Amino acid sequence: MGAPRTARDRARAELTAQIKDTARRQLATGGADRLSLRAVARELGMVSSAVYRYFPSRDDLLTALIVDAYDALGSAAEMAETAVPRADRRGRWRAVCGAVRRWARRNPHEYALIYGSPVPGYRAPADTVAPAVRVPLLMVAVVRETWEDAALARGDADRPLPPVLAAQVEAVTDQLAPSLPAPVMTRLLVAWTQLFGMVSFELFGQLVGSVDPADAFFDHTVDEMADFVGLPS
Amino acid sequence: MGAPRTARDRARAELTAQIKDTARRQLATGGADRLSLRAVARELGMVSSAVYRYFPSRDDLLTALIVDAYDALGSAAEMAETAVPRADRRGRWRAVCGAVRRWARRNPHEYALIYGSPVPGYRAPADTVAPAVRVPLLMVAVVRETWEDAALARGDADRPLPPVLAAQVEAVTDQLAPSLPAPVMTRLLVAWTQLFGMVSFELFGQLVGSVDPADAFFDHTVDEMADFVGLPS
DNA sequence: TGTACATCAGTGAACGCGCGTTCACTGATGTAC
DNA sequence: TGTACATCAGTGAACGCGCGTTCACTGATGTAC
Repeated sequence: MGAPRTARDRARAELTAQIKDTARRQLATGGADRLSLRAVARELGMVSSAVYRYFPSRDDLLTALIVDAYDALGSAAEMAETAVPRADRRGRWRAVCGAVRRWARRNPHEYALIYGSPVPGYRAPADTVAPAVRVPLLMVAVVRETWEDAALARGDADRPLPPVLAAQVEAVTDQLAPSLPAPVMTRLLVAWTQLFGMVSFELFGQLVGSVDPADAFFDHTVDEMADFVGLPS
Repeated sequence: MGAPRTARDRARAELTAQIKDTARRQLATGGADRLSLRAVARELGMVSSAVYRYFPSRDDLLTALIVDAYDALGSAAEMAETAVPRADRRGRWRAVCGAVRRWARRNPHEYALIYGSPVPGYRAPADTVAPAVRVPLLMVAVVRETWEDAALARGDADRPLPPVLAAQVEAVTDQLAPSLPAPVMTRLLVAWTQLFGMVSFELFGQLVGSVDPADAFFDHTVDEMADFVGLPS
């Protein structure tokens, strides 16, 4: 990136941002699949071919939006988590989960872009991995610290992991939290899928007719999951 | 419906099915959003306007596919569940969950159609509610029977439900399993979101780099959820 | 059993629309000397 | 500080494509008497 030096650089940075903003806004009316370079250009009052000076193709624009979405979600979760006293592990856990849901509800189309059905014909490049891992990293950190203090309920006692799963989980552990026992990381993976499963169900309308609005159900389940991973009350 | 009486009726029923089959196959290359009446007609060797004799609009075709998908998933789960001895509650639980995952993996685009991000601009009619509830009904049945036998671990002891949640859950209970205690039904709702959260994460590529292939993780978590809802081993 | 009429399936042309991407171009901005 | 050249942003026209839906029509199938 680097600070823009010339007027040209500044103009370019600003227009790039404006194109992404406009595209983001247009996601709301049609989803990723209907995102159109021409429509973006039109709204910005420029000719469609001019957008190609900023993004070589529609897919590159999509990739930029995806990376931005992961980063925005990650930042929101990090900010919420940072605001809670370090020692309040359950509070931090709640903060992360609540921030994910809040961000998703405020940005449903960006959420769908990253956690919904994949855009057909689009293949996400590797750049999305690092930003995508920010939320799980926060969940891991809370549990890891609790475990390091020997304050984790259930410890690592659990049903034995089948070898295949144990190997996979150990690979994840090596990446995210070396020395954390595999059973604990496994519980984290369960909680992780639970969290996003709930948020997706709410956003995609699957809870209509049962526990929608989902505030109470969500908060309750977040606490159940905190119990499940072993956070003390 | 009613049995087709005339040759015309039979031809109509068959072509309707063929149109849906073709459309289903085309979901695979583009997702719901790119499903095109013209492409379906082309593949069937008929003129695009002819399709309108069978489905008054693209959205009606989509609705038919959605209802069919819920029904196919429901049937798969019911068949798997029925094959397990009634007394083997955990076996039935595993069968339902496993069947959901298996069907989803075999029909990823139909799964995305019903559990992925909503198709923009499309609003599902009420006809989809009954078929959508078939899988949850199976999960409820297993747990309800176990509870009626007083064999449910954890009974209904649990963290107290906030009033809002209690009210919502009781409404669900009235519909699906009158007399089942609210805490039990709440745990079922958690397991339900967990199940589909996992399947969606696997199918939509979110598990790549961690527990993918997800067989071991899935089976393990299904058992954890069985514990969680209180099924005996 | 045969005829007259109504129903329906499928045709082919058309309307009006939007899309991604390429290309040769003009004119402004930046850089090297 | 001034000039010559290179870089870049944005234009406008065009290519080739596919889409959903409507409409007047022909010809086959079904129904009532």
